[in-house]
Amino acid sequence: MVIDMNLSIESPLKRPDAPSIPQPSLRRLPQYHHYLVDLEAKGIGRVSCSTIGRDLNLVPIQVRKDLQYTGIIGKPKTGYSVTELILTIETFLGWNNVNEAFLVGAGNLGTALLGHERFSKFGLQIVAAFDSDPQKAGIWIHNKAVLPLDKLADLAQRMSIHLGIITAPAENAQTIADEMVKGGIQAIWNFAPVKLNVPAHIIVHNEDLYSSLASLSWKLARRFRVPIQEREAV
Amino acid sequence: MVIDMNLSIESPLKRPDAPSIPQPSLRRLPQYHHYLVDLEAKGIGRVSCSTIGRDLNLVPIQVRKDLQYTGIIGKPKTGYSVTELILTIETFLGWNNVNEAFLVGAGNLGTALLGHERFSKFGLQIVAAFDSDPQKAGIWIHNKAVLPLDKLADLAQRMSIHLGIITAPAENAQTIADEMVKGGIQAIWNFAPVKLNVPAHIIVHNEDLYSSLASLSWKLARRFRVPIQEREAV
DNA sequence: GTAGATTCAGTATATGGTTATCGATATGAA
DNA sequence: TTCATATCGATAACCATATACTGAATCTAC
Repeated sequence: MVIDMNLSIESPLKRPDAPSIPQPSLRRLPQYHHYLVDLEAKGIGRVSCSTIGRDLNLVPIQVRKDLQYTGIIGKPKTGYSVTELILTIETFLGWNNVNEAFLVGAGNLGTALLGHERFSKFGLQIVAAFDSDPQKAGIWIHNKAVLPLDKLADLAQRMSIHLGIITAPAENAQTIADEMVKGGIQAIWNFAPVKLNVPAHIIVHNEDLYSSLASLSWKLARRFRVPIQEREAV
Repeated sequence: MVIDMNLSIESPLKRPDAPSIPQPSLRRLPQYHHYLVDLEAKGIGRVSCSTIGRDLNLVPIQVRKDLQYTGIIGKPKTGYSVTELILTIETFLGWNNVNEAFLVGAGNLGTALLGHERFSKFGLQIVAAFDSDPQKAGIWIHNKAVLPLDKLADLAQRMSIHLGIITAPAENAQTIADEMVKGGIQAIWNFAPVKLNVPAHIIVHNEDLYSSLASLSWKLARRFRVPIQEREAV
C-alpha cells in the first residue's frame, strides 16, 4: 500500500499508508541528529527541547512533538539523554541497518553521489553504478564499477538490493525504473524530474531540483517585482 | 520580511510573507511545465485539467487550483492554451528573467551543478564558482572559473549577483553565507545540511539530501519491520 | 437552434500539521 | 523538607492545504 509519498508532488488520490509521523517531522529528524552528534562530541550529556529549539531556530513545542514520534522518553526538568536520543533517531530512521543501493546514471550528479562517502553514516551504501551508455560501462567512478544497464535486474535480484537511485536524464528514467522493478527493487530515489510509473507497492521518492528552483526563483522574482513588505493575493 | 521558507524545515516562529501561493502548489508547477513543454512539442494546442491530472497522477481539482494561482484563465469545455500556459508559468516563476548566480564549493556536487546546462532553461545562470581551498582556485570546471572565496563579496557586489549556491561541506557553510551576505546576495540555495544564520531579509532555501534520505530510509525500514498493510500509530 | 456534456471559477468543507494550553513530575534552592 | 521552576506529555485549538460542491460558460451533436 505504500507508494510514492513525495511530500509535495504526491497525488492525493492514492493515499499511502497513513504515516505514523508527519512528513515534515520526518524531514526534520536528520537536522536534530546532526545537531545532537555535535553536542555529544562536545561532551554534553543531556539536552532539552527548549535548548534544541533555540539553537536550531524552531519552537520548542515543535521539537518536542517531533521527538515524541520517535518514541523517546524524556525527563521533566532535565530533558533527554543526548546519546539515547541519537540512537533512538538512528533506529527510528533505520540508519542502523545498511541499505545497499544501485545507482543508475553515471553523469555529473551520479558521480557526485557516488563520491559522497558520508552516506554510509546514514545507512546508505551504493554498491554499484549502471549506465545505459555502453561507453561508460567498464569504467570505475570513485571505486565503484559502472556496469551496463541490462545487467541491473539480474544483479539486483541476486544481491537482494532493495534500493535504486536514478540520476539519469528524464528521458531514460522510466525505462530504468522498469528495470529496477523487474529486479525486485522496493524503493527508488528519483532525481529525474519526471513522475515514474511503477506498481503501487514500490516506494518512490522524487528529489526534484527544479521544484526547489521554482520555489526559490519565484521568491526572488517576487522580491524584485513587488515592493518589500507588500503582500496580497494575486 | 521574506526569509527562509524551506518547506519542511522552517521555523514556524518567523512566518514569512504569507505567500500568495501554497508552497506545495509552487513546487508542482515545474512538473506541469515539463509536461506542457512535452505536449507542445507534440503539437497539442489545448489541454484540460482532467487530462493533465490523468497523465500526472493528480486529481483534476488540484491541478486547476494550482494553475489558478498563476493567473491563467481557461475556457470551459476546452481547457487552457498550452503555449499560453507554459508562458504564464514561466513568467510566474520568474524563469523569463535570468538569475545570475555564484556557486561556492567546487566539490562533487558543485561540479555536477556547474555542468548542468539545463538550468539555463529555468533562468538560472551560474557565472562563476568559488572555493575556499586555494588549490582549487584558478582551475576551470565546465567552462567556469573557480575563484578564491575571498573574492566573492566584492565580485558579487560589482556584478550585482543576487543568488548564491552553497555546495560546500557543512563546516564551511556559515562562513560562506556570511560572505554572500556581505556581497549583497539576496537568496541562498543551500545544499549543506546546516541551518544558516543570516539576516531576516535573505531568502534561504535548504536542499537537504539527508532529509530526503531520512524519509526514504524510514519508509524502507518500516516496510521490512512491519508486515505490509499494517499501519498503526507508534 | 437547442439539449447535453464537459470544464472552468468560486466557495465551502475536511484533513493534516502546527501551535497553544494544561497538568504532572523531577530538580535545585531555601 | 518544602517551594519554585523548568520541562515533559497529552489534549485541544488553530491554520494551511486538499478536496468537494455549485453554478456559469462553452462546445458538440442532433
